[in-house]
Amino acid sequence: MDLPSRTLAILANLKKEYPEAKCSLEHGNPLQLLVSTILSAQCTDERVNKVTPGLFRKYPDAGAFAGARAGELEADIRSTGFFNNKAKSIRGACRLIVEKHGGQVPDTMEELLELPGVARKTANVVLGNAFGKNEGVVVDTHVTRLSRRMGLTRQKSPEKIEKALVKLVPRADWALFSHLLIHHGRAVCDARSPRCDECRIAALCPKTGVK
DNA sequence: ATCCCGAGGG
DNA sequence: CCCTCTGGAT
Repeated sequence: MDLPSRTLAILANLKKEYPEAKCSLEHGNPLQLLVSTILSAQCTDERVNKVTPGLFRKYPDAGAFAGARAGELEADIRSTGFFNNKAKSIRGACRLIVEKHGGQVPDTMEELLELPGVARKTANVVLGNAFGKNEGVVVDTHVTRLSRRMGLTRQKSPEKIEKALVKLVPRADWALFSHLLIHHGRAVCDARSPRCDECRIAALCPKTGVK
């Protein structure tokens, strides 16, 4: 089976395997999704989900985050790690959202990428999950690892991986595809110990021994 | 010691 | 391409 066919087969099987796949970082609220996604860098979603309820009560809108006192936002998100970078990103992004976008998270790739701390990964998550747009494939650590393990691409940089995957998957499924890969990565094909014996798509995986 | 649903800077 | 930023779980 050639690569495009195999990729479509993987997608079809993942759809069947995880019919109700929901990212725990998903929100209807674009700002909360944006902040959650920034917090998720090098951090499990369990820990993100532990701080976000209180965080969104304390900072209900972009203005509140933008006006957070020095050190206070940092302390509020400390447990998610990289808190200095993340606080700077959240504050800076929310300032621009208030000043340029009237307090509403923008819904275009170009405008999202202008926000400090937002690159393609975060922008794709917001566009796909908050605004229902298929602007691209979300490339996070799971997608990176799985696309390598499954032999979908040997590229290493996120941009090249996204370009490769975008060519293999129909545009209508871009957001869903990355979503399913991430779900599968967390469920059975994780970094430490991939449980290939429990994997329903093992037959579609080259298992080249690549880690 | 290694990894976690990244981004920015050199 | 590389490096740094950070706490928490395993």
